[in-house]
Amino acid sequence: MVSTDDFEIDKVIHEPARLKIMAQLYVVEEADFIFLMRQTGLTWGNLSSHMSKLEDADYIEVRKEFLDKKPRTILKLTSKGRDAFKKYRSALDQVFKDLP
Amino acid sequence: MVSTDDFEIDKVIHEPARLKIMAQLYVVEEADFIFLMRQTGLTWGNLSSHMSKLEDADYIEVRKEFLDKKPRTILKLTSKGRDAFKKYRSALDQVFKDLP
DNA sequence: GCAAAGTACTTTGTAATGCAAAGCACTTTG
DNA sequence: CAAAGTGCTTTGCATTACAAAGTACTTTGC
Repeated sequence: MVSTDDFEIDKVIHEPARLKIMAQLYVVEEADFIFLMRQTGLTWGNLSSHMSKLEDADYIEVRKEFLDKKPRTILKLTSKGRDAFKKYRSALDQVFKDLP
Repeated sequence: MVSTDDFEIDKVIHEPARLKIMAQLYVVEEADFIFLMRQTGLTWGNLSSHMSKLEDADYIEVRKEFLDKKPRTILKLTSKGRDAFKKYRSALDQVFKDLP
């Protein structure tokens, strides 16, 4: 049976910037803003807005704390985010599955 | 060594609609407009505009011929398109590579 | 035999991103 | 104590994706 809905690509994760963020968080469990900036190569503004999108989707949890009087923002995948990432991954696998 | 530029995601291919088109063409070599519409679930307009984008990028070749007096549009991957698809695929593999 | 319906698209408009630059609320340093 | 630095958030613009309308035919019904 052939259906076009076999692979539904999650647009929230699909954006390269957010994909990188999600992939990072998927391995390290928790990461701060600065670390993610370095890993993803994003600017302040970009990371901040993508962060908001991921937060709106409940894919990440954002915790703000002070370290030495400086603000520090820590990101963490939610279980929903973790599931969505897995699902996204297998959706992509579907696309590539039968290719030589 | 860690670099953020290890995986450059090709935006032309990255769009789900176009990814599906490219994946289809990657296996069947040639396909007509109607067939692709069914396979991808896209509307006339969507398929047409994505087709133009892929053509602008030289990723596909579009041939128009008449069959029983009806117009028929046939799409085919160029070698550039084929290479780009392979590259895109390995770029994505990079993202997922080290994940559990 | 001619109008209405169908086929095979292309073009146009609009609403939703993504990115960078500017702004904000601090703290630290000379 | 003013100027510079840190850690972000918000704003604005330029791109884009999708759908709806438009185009150029051919086929079918009356």
